[in-house]
Amino acid sequence: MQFSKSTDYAMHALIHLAHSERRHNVGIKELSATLGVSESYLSKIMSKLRQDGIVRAVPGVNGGYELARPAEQITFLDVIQVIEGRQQLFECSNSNSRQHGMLAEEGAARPGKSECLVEKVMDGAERHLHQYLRDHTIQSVLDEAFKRCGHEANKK
Amino acid sequence: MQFSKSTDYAMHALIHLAHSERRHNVGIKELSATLGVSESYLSKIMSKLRQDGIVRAVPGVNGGYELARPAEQITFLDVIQVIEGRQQLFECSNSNSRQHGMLAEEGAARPGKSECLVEKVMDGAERHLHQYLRDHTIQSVLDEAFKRCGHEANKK
DNA sequence: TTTATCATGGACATTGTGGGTCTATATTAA
DNA sequence: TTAATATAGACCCACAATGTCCATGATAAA
Repeated sequence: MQFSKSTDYAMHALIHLAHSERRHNVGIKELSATLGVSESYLSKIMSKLRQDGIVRAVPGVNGGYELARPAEQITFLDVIQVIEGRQQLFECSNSNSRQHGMLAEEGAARPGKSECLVEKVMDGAERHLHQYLRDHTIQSVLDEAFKRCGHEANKK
Repeated sequence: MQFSKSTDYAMHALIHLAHSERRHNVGIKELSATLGVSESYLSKIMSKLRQDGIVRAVPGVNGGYELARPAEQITFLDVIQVIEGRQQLFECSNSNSRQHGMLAEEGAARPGKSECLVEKVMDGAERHLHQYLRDHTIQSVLDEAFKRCGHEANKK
């Protein structure tokens, strides 16, 4: 259970875009050189981000990528869901086994779907995780970086 | 990014053990039949749980598995870490790229390790997740199941 | 002591997916 | 028109998840 490298690449690419916002569109060459990832692979990731409306892309000379909306409106959750997909973290593969019957045995005779209690806990965990990831944005990382720089400067 | 089926199996196996605690040791046959998973595969999972001190196993006639400690002392996190491993959820593969230099560029000249700010956020997320998973135990699932049964009974 | 019952560990097969490259094609600015 | 750029698709490889099978070892009951 780990986040993929693609998520890592996507996050850093977006941070770079946010940081170069004012200047110009950022081409795949520049991104690739900055992150140390091949152009081929990185462009796959950027395409995904475009398809989901996180970035815009313009082809042709002086083309490249830019954020499709302000950096404070791009959350960690947004990015992760684009790259990792939106399946739930945990799915009980056990729905019709005897296990769930066991857990509800005295309750009996209820015809409706019996929900898996393990899944219920895990879904709770996932909701918490999502909330945390919604509270952190590309912009919040930039702010943190600037704050750190300022701190460094003050110390000097 | 999903939890493996093995984690699912492990959770349900432990719940079954907790539920049958008073009676006798539970053999792999019974577990296998209850969960609908092959004995071969399930025994691999049970071995892992034993190696990490979650369950005890006794071979021989009338042998089988039992919880190695009370169900309220076996957390979701315990089980997940046994099955999924203990690597962190997110690792920045980018430590010496130009990206991190960029983020600290005005701060400059600090020789020490520059921590990845993306990783920092993700580590925070992981800590939250872990805390949630520590707060839920095998016993808490059983309690929930019993509560549900009682509720059903009252309605009748 | 023997034997039936149980768990363990290793070897192996299969499949899917993450991670990655390469090439052809479409689009745009100069 | 041409050079620069993104896009889409065809491939590739390595590795992990999932699973089976078999030999071995430990144990209690007979």
